[in-house]
Amino acid sequence: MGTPEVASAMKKTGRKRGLITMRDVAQATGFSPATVSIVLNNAPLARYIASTTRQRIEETAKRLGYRPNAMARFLRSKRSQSIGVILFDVTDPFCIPILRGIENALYPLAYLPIFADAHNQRDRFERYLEMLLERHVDGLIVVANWLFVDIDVLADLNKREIPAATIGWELPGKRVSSVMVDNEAGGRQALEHLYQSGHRKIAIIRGPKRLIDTAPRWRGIQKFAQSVKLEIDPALTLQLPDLFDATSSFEHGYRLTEEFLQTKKKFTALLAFDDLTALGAMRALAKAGISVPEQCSVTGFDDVAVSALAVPSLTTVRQPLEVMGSTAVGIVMDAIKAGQENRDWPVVSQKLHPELVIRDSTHNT
Amino acid sequence: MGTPEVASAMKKTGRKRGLITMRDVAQATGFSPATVSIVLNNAPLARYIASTTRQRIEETAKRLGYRPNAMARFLRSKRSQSIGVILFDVTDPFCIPILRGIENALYPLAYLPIFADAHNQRDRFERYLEMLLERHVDGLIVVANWLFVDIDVLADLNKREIPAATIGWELPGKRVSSVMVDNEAGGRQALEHLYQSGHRKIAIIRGPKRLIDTAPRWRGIQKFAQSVKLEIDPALTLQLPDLFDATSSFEHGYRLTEEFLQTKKKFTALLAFDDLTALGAMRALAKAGISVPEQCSVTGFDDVAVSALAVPSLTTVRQPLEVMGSTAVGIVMDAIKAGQENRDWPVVSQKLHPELVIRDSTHNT
DNA sequence: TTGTATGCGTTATCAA
DNA sequence: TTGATAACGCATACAA
Repeated sequence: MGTPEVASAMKKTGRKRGLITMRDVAQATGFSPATVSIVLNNAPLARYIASTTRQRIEETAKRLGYRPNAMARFLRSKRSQSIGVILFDVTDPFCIPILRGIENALYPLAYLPIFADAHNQRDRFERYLEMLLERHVDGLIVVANWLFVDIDVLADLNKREIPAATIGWELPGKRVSSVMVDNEAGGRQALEHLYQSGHRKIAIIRGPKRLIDTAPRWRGIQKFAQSVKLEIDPALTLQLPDLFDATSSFEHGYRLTEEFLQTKKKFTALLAFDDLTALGAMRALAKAGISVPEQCSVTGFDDVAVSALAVPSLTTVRQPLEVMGSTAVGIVMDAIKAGQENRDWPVVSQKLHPELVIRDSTHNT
Repeated sequence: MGTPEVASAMKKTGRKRGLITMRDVAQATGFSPATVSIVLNNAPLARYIASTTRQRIEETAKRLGYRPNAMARFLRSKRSQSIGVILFDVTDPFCIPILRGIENALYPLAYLPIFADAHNQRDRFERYLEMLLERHVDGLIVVANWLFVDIDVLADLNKREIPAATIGWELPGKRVSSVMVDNEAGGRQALEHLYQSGHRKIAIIRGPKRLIDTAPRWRGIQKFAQSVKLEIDPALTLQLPDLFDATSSFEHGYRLTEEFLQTKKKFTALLAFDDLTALGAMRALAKAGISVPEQCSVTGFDDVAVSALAVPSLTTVRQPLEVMGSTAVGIVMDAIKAGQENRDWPVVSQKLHPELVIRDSTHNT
């Protein structure tokens, strides 16, 4: 029934098939495009439109299969209803819950994320940033965890063009909003758990020097150790190297644990910088015939999805990754609203609390 | 130096800060917007532009910080340089390498993926589909693995509006392009590996009935069994239920393995429907004090990222997930080109070969 | 070699 | 209660 009319509507304007515009609806109903617009958007003026008119238009729009053209709308309104999301590496399990949190917070707002994955490469990050700016995304969320991106550009952006927020990383000087976990508290929680389980000889794998999380986690560890007069043996402390890709920490967790074992120093627990490091450590321990947790407890950090599936499941310090994603969305959306109302928006730095998740990889000594 | 000029350029047109348009560049150089457009896009006519002019324009554009407005360009050209990507669930590790593959293939084409996550919900899928259509994405890639989405809409779309491809799922009747792994070959490979390792008592966890992969994998298993006269004990065959979310197969792998153990039937190997099922099985075996692979070999399917990290690492049938993503991009891009040239585009069904990856969870008996 | 004019589909302002 | 018109920023056909 509808099809012939659609065809004729399209013929009249000579447009490519499948593209019904407001004008087509206007012609089909006999009203003007302006009226159609008002009705279909339920604009304020719609109050004054005769209800018969309204019905005619709505019904016709549906019958013709009219679909608003977001491009045109965006051009007019200067809002793209899109948020650019740049991840340092999708392949890193850390990113996934964050991405989910972002998407989930955007959904009810009818915003869509435009997805960019930097592959841990600086030039790729910059290229994507440029592409997103050309698309005039309304806001920007950057999930970063490594340093070699000089994200100073973001600070500028945030001040003069579009609202931005970073997750898992922050710019010195509070010039861009950020969402982070309280790393110091987390470091403390991990060590405290091991200590309270009776461990005194604890091997520690620290994070890579240049990673922003490394120092505060270590500080949390040291502070707790001091507070209970626990001695941290330097010979049982190693540091991950500064190389990055999604599984490098697994491999290095494995290697560093082998190093620990070679020293013949006794330890009854191992505190790893993050979950993948911990899993690597667990493999090395298994290979050496050391059972976890009976002979050695292991803790991680992040509570990445795999940690719950490992055998034994991993005790870890949970980052509220999904919440971090949605929090960033909240910050950016507030800023967008401010921008629309021509107000300045604040730089906000959220620090969320980590949570100790006790599973099967730790054990009383 | 540049800033005051920027300010004045903006003042003249009264536009909001940070938005330099072609007209601004035109005014600043004294040329017309058309010339500016031709130069900055390196359009065919750029050949005829005086090189001094060209330089002036390019230099000025840079100095003013001109950035093309993709919205406007898209509206004009009717191409959004975007691909809609709908995943059934980002949280499922299966999706991640596919997403990476899609993004990676799109990057050199200056296309950007618009990200949608259906959360395994049909209404969410439909809503996202509608949003993507309104944005006039040039193409659509749907990563689906479950049935409750009646993706017949896709067939229509593909024929009349935008090129589409599915990954990991296919519509009956070849009405939409799809990229799949050869499940039958994969099922065969898994069983063949166990058989050749000497296993004869093999427990099997089949996939959920409604999942499209289930039947062909099972067929591959049966055919191989017949070919070597291996008897498959029905008492050692269980099926995953039809409930879906990212970790349900892990849990059910665990439970079904416990069921196997309760029957007291002996088996020296377990062939699981997918990797998460296998990991669940491994946990159940560990809990029962059965060591993998010494007392029981285990195989998975997919080669999801965690499988390499598990202890012991999992032998599995690898789906070339990243390649599947890039293949889908290839199909869709070809169709887009065809559409632009007003040709019809074919429906293509790619079936990629799985690859057996032997790790530590299997062992000769 | 460059400029003018027009239109992509919407929406907002103003007029009727 | 509705319609005419202009403009968003860009790219093209055509004119000069």
